Amino acid sequence: MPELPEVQTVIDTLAPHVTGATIVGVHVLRDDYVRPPGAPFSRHLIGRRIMDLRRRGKRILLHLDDANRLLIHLGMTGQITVVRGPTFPARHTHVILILRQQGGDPSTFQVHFRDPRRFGQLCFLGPLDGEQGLGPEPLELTPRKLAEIFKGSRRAVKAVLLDQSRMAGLGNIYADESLFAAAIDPRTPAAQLRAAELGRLCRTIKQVLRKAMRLGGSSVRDYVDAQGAKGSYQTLHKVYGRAGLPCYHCGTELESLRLAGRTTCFCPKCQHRQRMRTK
DNA sequence: GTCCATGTTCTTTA
DNA sequence: CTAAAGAACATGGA
Repeated sequence: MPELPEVQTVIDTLAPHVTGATIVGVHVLRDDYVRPPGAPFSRHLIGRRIMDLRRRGKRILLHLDDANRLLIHLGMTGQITVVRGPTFPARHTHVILILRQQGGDPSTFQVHFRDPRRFGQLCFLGPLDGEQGLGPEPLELTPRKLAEIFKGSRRAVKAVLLDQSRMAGLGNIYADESLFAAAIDPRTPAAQLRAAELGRLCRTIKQVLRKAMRLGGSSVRDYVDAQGAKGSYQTLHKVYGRAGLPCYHCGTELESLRLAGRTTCFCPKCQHRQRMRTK
């Protein structure tokens, strides 16, 4: 569920509630969903105050007042929701934080981490633990950076866009949508893209992500933000999930194929690969 | 029962 | 050696 726009939306809707709050309780309902597993995880968090929330790629980083951090991966189906009042946790809720805001309201509230498929994880990071191995942020892209990312790669451009070590934040939805908007065939070997195409792709990646963030992300299945609200960018998808339907631009039937293990939807006409330059 | 799913990582194959 | 493909993880929905 979470690509960059969804992760950023979760942060934006969560931050007003938890920033400045103190963690007064931690319920780990499933030991192997947290790192380190079980009780040691809770001990690290109890009593800490949440200072800041940040995003790096698809990851959420919760900065604590002791310079340690809590790293949150939402995996494929992770949800973080703010819950007030007595509420029985929904099925597949693995961790609950009990929080209290400083000052005013002395009552506690809860943050529930739910993840049916359990591809996500909550990981406590000490000061020496960095998140290395992530490529640059898509929103800070330049055509030059994109050329560097693609340099020497004969892999399909779509596969490179999904590779978090090359660029951190795009997933299957936004890779397909960005490539369509840039009129680039997803199978094109990355290093073969010409300057004009790099320029277009750089622009469409940022446009697509920004628009998706404005609309609160894509709720294709069960994605919701921290207040339980769905996003609406799915209504603007041009190709994702539309194989077999007519292209909005030219009417041609959209096709799907498998790239990097993921279903890839594209318009064979709008995204027709240019004839290779003769060398 | 079958296939597919917004992700990542490890293993196998070429 | 590198890169690409495949499998694995776990659950639910069509």
